[in-house]
Amino acid sequence: MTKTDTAKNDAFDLQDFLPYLLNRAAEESSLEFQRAYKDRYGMLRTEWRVLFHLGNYGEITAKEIGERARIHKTKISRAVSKLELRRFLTRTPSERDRRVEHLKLTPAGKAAYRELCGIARQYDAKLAAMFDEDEAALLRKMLQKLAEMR
Amino acid sequence: MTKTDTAKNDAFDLQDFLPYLLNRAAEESSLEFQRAYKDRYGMLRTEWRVLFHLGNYGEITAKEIGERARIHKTKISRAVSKLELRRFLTRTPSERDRRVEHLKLTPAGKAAYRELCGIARQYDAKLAAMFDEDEAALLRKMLQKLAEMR
DNA sequence: GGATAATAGTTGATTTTGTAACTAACAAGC
DNA sequence: GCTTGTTAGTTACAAAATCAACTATTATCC
Repeated sequence: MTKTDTAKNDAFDLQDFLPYLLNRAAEESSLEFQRAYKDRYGMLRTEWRVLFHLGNYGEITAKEIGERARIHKTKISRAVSKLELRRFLTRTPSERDRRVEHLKLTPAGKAAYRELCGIARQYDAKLAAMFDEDEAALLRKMLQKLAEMR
Repeated sequence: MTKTDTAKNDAFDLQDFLPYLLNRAAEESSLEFQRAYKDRYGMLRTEWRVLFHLGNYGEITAKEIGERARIHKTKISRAVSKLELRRFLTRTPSERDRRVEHLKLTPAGKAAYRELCGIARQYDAKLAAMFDEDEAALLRKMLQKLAEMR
């Protein structure tokens, strides 16, 4: 379809707008992987993110997860509760500061993490294979930069 | 922070996982622009997407917007209703098929579109300036490919 | 050391999204 | 032409995200 007057005037193409492209690519690329944790474990995105952070970084607090992944504390709080219910993690109140809780994966949590890691690695490889190796590396670098800005 | 046993075993780094990176970059890069349409017009993301599609492609149906932007029809339906309430668009039932409605921006809708376009173009330039010109072009191409996969 | 501010995390109310069922109109096969 | 299936769009209900207010604890500073 050709563009109309309103568009020609300022030559703006939605299909080139970076935030739009990033959102579309993110949604699209999340879909397939989402099925893995949703169908298998009934997990939500925030939950696997918390799970992955714990698996990746070991014992850590809710606040630290929120800072790293830029997730709001209420979302984390609810995700942690659900993961605790499913016996995927345990909380230990900190000795030094009783407001803080240290979170840690249980063996079941680690098992889930490992399985999802495998699926994630495979899926990531599949996505990366859409590009040349050096292009994919550059893509990761640029996305990291965009994710870290502010 | 160093990685723990669970992570070392299978060398999976969350910070390199493409769907995670894409989501983080998308969220981060949307924030500033989101303020523009939220604060100025009280719009939600789906609403400006519909607005932009109408501004970009002219008269079009709800279904076509949904296909192009991969937005579910219920979301579109609600966004169209809100944009209509704000008098940013009008609906005209199709002559040939009375199930279909042709959507069109009003002058007010076009004005909002134009203003947001300006902001968008500026913001896009700012994002693109984080990279070399050819890198930014490659980024757009890769994102388009990821958005179109399936 | 006692008032004030700040921080970690939770809870509740409101808004937004997602899912499924629905209406109205058209299309196809017989 | 009438049953069966499909499509565009809406609506109702359930699930989830957002925002504000809250508790409990620690830090600050006079």
